[in-house]
Amino acid sequence: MAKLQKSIDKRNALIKATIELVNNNGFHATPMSKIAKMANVSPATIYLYFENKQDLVNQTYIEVKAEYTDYAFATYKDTMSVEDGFKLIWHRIADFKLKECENAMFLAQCDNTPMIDEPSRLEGIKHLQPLVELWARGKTEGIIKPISDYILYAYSINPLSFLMIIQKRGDFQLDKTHIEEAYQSAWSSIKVCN
Amino acid sequence: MAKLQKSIDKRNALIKATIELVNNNGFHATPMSKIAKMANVSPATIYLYFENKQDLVNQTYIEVKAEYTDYAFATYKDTMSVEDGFKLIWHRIADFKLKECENAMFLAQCDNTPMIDEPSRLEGIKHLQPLVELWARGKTEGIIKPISDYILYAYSINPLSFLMIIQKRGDFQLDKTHIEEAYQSAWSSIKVCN
Amino acid sequence: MAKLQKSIDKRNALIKATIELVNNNGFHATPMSKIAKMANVSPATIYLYFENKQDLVNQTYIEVKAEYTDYAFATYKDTMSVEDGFKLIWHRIADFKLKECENAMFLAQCDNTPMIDEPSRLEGIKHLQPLVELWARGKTEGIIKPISDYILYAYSINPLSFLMIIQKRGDFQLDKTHIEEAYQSAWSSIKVCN
Amino acid sequence: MAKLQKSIDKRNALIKATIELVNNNGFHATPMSKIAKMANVSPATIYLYFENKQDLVNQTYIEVKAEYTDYAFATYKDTMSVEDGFKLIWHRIADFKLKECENAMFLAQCDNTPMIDEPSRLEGIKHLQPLVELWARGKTEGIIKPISDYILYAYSINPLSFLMIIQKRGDFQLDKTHIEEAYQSAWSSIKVCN
DNA sequence: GATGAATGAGGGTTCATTCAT
DNA sequence: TATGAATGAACCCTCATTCAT
Repeated sequence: MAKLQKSIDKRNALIKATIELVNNNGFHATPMSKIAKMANVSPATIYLYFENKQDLVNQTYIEVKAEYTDYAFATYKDTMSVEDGFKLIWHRIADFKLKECENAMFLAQCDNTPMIDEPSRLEGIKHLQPLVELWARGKTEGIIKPISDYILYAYSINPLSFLMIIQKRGDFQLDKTHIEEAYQSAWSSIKVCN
Repeated sequence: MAKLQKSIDKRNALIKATIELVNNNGFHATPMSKIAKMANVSPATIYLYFENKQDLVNQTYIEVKAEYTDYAFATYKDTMSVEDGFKLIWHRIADFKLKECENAMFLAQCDNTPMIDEPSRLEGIKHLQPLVELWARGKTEGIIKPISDYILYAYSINPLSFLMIIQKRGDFQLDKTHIEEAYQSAWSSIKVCN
Repeated sequence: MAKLQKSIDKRNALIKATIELVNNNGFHATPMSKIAKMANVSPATIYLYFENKQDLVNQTYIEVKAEYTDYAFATYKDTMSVEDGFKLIWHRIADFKLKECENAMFLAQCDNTPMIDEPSRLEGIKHLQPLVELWARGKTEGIIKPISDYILYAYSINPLSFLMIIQKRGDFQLDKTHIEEAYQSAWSSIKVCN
Repeated sequence: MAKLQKSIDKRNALIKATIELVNNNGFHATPMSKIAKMANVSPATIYLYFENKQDLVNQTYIEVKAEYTDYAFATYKDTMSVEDGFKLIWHRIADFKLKECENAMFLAQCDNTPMIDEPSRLEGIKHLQPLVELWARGKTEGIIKPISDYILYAYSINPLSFLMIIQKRGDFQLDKTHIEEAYQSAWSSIKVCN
């Protein structure tokens, strides 16, 4: 029990170190030795938990992605109205991206570079299903524009990644009003105009 | 003269090779030797044109960014109406991102990773001035939402980067209709609702 | 008792695994962890039975060498005539080398590389005493050439190692006729010509 | 010219270092760094001349093997009688094995371990053709025993490897008389008895 | 200006061995 | 006795950069 816990702790420490270092330096500029040092283990120990560097990053990605989507949909129920549902999910996502900054940055970097291998990327995508279903419902009800999910995503969800990045970089600080403005823009871009 | 041209050719070949290789492999997985080989030059020759690898990428970034903004604003005139001006600029940007795919991908990768150093990034940003001025005019005229330029950018321009990436990745192919839908979303997200 | 047997079993399993793995990969390409796995033991357990990797291989060598010479001389009696005695021993050796292929290969690899340390090598050699004595008798009786035992060994016994290796490698398959031809060559090379 | 020569010198130094170190320590116990140091180059330089460690050893093997067979057959002419031809080749081989000790040891180690890859081994074998042809002629003329070349080789040529190894190890020193005795044994083992 | 050979520093990974349990 | 987790040292190899030509 104590032993198992220690193992889990080490694995978590490694994942945490990976996120922080990759965020600051990028995948290839992050040596295994530094990850090990930050996680307070020997470099060789990493290989007890992960097959190699690629596997370490893949697993980190999948884990963080799951955390992200779990958070996003935690309080959502498909009995909600389309607008209420979207509002809820959107705000949860915004919350995650702006508060769990490290994790969200990591996901953004993974999604924008050839860092993660294809299987892991696909693994990460399928978690967004509830949002896709909500949109489908919204299209049927004539509330959401009848256009590709990719475009809906690009305009309603993805901008949060950009805002997170510039906030992380220190260029811009989002307060509650900004969030509300952003939500209005997101909703405007996908809702059917009356 | 012929000599100067040969020099320029080499520099261009190096920049082109850098873009292609960094797009496909990322910054750190792109060795100078490969860049040299693809540009048909000796590795040592790179150092006649650039100080080091970081400088090569920085300069490439600045150059491509300039090309991008030049294209974006080439036909824009500040005598246009706000809506016409935005429509024009947006479509030029869309054009560039979806047709000059390699260049746009490179910019996206630079903007989403700690690959470019701060001074070069700032250098790249300032070219967007005309758009910022257009938005300022739009806000005065009550046509554009009175919110931060960062949010305006996040919702009206940045989504194109996302669409470009997934198109490059082969997940989605944008035709003219999609572009029009995207534009409607972009415009909806920043225009003042009547 | 049962406990002692279990210990012996483990030791034997380790020795067997060592032989097989070293045969196929060589000494340095055989990790202790693989030996442990093949013997169904923990890596740490090896160190209960052997001091270190070198000791494991040394002991394996000595053990297999003893098995080899035991087999070679099992039915030999020094009352036999020189020719009968040599014929018997030679065929026993041939038998061992061609049938107990794994063991013989292991010995050959040890004898041809700097894998075994000197003391163990000497330990292994002294078991050939009966053959040396037979030759001494043969020389006295004028049946065996009066030349160095090293040369006698090189021409009458060592060739079997070569034949074993190429058979193991699949280049050549020895049947009964080949064995007889080989024996004739061996005997011709050391007997005094009439 | 001077440059080319320097390249060749380096390559030769690397091959020489490889032979010496592999002889003394075996393939896997010979680090590239030591080879580099002995050849007075940086470890990285090795990779300008060889693809990797395996390639370095393969090429060394092929080169030494060629040297060996070149020497063996240098003065042989197929107009010689079978016995004269064999005597000549045998003595040339003996010469090489006992005087070019380092090279011969290296070949022996390569031939007795899974150190060289299959293609290189085959490359090395084909050089023995003249000896095979001599034996064919000898069989036709009824001078050489009508048995497999593998057995002829095992008894007439291979014993020299054994004698070389024990001489290298310091156990036994061969003088002219020993060589002559060895030759007699070799010839006795393959010639047809009258 | 242009090069290809050369390299030191460092990266990912493996492995013989140890130690707490 | 037996273990599996842990590790430091070392290995092979790569690469940004330099230098003699």
